[in-house]
Amino acid sequence: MVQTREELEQEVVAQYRTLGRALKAASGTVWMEIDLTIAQLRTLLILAEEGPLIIGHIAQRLGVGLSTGGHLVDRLVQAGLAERTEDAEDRRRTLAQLTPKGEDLYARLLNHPLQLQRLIQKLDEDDLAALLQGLQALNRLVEREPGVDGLI
Amino acid sequence: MVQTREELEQEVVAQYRTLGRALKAASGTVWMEIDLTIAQLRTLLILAEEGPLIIGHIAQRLGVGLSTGGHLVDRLVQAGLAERTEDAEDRRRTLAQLTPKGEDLYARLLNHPLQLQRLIQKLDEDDLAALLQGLQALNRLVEREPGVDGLI
DNA sequence: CCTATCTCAGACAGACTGAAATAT
DNA sequence: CATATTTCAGTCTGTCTGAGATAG
Repeated sequence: MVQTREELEQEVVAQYRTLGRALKAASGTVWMEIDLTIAQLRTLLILAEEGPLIIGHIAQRLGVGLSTGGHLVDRLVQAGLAERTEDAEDRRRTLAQLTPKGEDLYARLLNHPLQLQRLIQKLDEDDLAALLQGLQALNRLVEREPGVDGLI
Repeated sequence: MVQTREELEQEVVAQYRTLGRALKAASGTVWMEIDLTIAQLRTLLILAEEGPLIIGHIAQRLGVGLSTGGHLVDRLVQAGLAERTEDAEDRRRTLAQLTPKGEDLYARLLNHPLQLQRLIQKLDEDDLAALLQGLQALNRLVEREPGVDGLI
C-alpha cells in the first residue's frame, strides 16, 4: 500500500469524518430529546466555550438585550444546566456558568468523549499510542495557529 | 514519561476533547448566525444522517404529526437547505433530501473536516501516519461494535 | 446618580394538533 | 376506497423589546 502524502491526508480526513458520523449517530438520540430552543442552546455553547460570564456579556455575545439575556440564563438555570454566582469584585454583577449537568449535555451534543472512552479501552497499545501521537501533534498546531478561526 | 495504560487512555480522551473544543470554537460563529429552530435543526440532522426520506418517515422519526413534519421540511426547502423529489415507485409520496447547501451547513455545525484539513496539511509525516493508524483502529472498532449506540 | 439585573406587559414567530381538502 | 401530503384554523410556548423597579 504505497501512498502519496496527499492520499494520506485525504485518508485521514475520510477516517475522521467516518468516525465523526459514527459517534454522532450514537448521540443522535440526544438531539431528539433535548428540550432547548436555539437561543438557549446558543447560550449553553457560549457558556461552555467562554467559561463563567457576566449576564451582560452574554447578552452582548448573543446580540440581544439585557432583558432577554437574563431571561435565557434563567431558562438554563431552571433546567439545571447553569447556575448563578455573585461576582466577588462587583456585587451588582451576576456570573453565570454551566453546572456539571450543563457541561455533560454540551459534551454529549457536540463532543463525544464518553463513547470514545469506551472505544479507546478496546484499542491495543500500539494503536492507542499512535492515536495519541497524532492528536497531540494536532493540538500543538492548533495552539500555535490562532489563525484557524479565520478559515470559516 | 512512564505512563500506565489508564493514564494513556485518559490522555487520549483529554487530547480529543481539547481538539474538539478548538475546532468547535472556530465554528462557533456558525451557531450564532443560523436562523433555524430546534425542530428545523433536528430535521436537518435526520436528513443528513439518514439520507433521502419520505415525509411521513421524517414525521415519525421526529415524533410529530404528518402536518408538522411536512411543515418542517417546507421550512428547510424555503431556506434552500433541502429539496423535494417525487418518489418514482409511488407518486403519492414525496422524498426530501438535503441540498449541497444543507450538507455544508450540517458539516459546519457538527463536523469539521475543512479546518481539520488545513491542520493536517501541516502535520509531519510521522504524526500523520500515527493519526491515521489510530483513527483506522477506532473505525474498525466502531464497525464491529454496533453496541456503541446503546452506550448513551 | 450610575450601573447591572430583574420584572412586567405586549408583539410576534414558530411548533404542534386535528380535521378537511387534494392527489395518486 | 386507501394512502400520502397539503391546507387550514387555532392553541401554546418562547423570543425579544422597552419601561420601570430593585440592588449595589
